Amino acid sequence: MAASTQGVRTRTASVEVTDSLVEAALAILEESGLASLTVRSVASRAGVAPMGVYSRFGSKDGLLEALFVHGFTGLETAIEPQPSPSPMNRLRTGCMGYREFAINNPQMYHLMFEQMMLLELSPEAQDAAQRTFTILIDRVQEAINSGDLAAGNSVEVAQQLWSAMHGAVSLEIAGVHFAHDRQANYASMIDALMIGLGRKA
Amino acid sequence: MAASTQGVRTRTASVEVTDSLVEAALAILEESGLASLTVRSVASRAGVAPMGVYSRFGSKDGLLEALFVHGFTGLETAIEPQPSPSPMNRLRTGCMGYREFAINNPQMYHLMFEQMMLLELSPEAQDAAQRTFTILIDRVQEAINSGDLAAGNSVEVAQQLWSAMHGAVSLEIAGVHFAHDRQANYASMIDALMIGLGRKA
DNA sequence: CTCTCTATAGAACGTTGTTCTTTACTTGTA
DNA sequence: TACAAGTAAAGAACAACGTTCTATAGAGAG
Repeated sequence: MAASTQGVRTRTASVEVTDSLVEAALAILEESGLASLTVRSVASRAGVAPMGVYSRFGSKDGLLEALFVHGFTGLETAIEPQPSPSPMNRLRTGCMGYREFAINNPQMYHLMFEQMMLLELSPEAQDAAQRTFTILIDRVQEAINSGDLAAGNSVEVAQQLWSAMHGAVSLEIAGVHFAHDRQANYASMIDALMIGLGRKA
Repeated sequence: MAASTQGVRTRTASVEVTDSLVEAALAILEESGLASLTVRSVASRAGVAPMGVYSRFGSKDGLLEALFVHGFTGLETAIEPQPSPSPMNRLRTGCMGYREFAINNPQMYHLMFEQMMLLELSPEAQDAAQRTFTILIDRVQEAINSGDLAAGNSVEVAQQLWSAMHGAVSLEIAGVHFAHDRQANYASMIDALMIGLGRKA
């Protein structure tokens, strides 16, 4: 900041620069939104020159990908509830956790799925997303094994559940919601879908 | 184009400029995606100066809002099937039409819901979106009246249906789909939700 | 202490959305 | 038909963006 007196360049540590850039980006994202997340603003907040972003992440997209991974790590823990005697209850709790994460981190949630849409992600980033989806598949498989859900392909059922959850929170974040109690309406949707999926063929 | 000889400015008609700007924007959106949709590229394709966009639409966002309305008009016709003896069949056909529109116009669909997320829309644009949602509500109410869906608030049920549809096509457009037959998996989700919503309380 | 090399700070470049200025065209009036 | 006045568009210009370039500050080896 005030360390640069006329023409005298100061040099920043180096070890924690990567982390501080990510932290600065997270703070700006939450406080001011994706539009304010510029290379200059992030670098400035982290106390380094814009070039630092390119040394560490290659490009702005590289930085966004780091945020993407960070976000999916958070989502992963949000949908992974404590083990429960009832597989169905555990699955349902995970679904509610999904919504909570999205509502509590709307900017991050938006960024995560915007990245999925626009960028072709690195294998590392794809893994992070895949890992989250795998958890959902496992919970579905448990519910199928216990007989609470009808026998079927757990991947396809998980995809349907994810679709419903993603659509609901996306519309809610976008401000497109016409139900009085949004959380209750979300729960009703999940329940209805579970009931329909529980029907034996 | 070649009408401008050194320093001689030609002036474009005026009446059809607004329409030609929208058409140029739609063409660029479909051909090259949202990232290529710049004020300069649209104006250039329409054969006018960038200033034309600001005279007609006020800003780039104004132009995007015109595309938004255009998109929802298309979605509206896509989800409004022929009258059918069975309200349930009519509702289901509309849901399939929703996916078809999104899959056939992925860039437009993305733009529509991106606008909803980022901009505060004009009353006219809000009306266009509201009109589409109202159609869905009407179909749900018909199915409730016929007894195919359980008695309940048609707005809340429509919101749940819309959530599931939006999430499914959003993930599919984003390339996040793990089902073999995507259309069949979409239909299965709709059916499961319908079954769950059909259960009497 | 000196030399070399790496990594960074700050300037610079092309493109974006937007605004400004100049000018060509239209229009209302004799 | 001639002319004055107003309007709207063309093209240059501006701020901010992502990115790249360049010169240099600082660390480490001898």
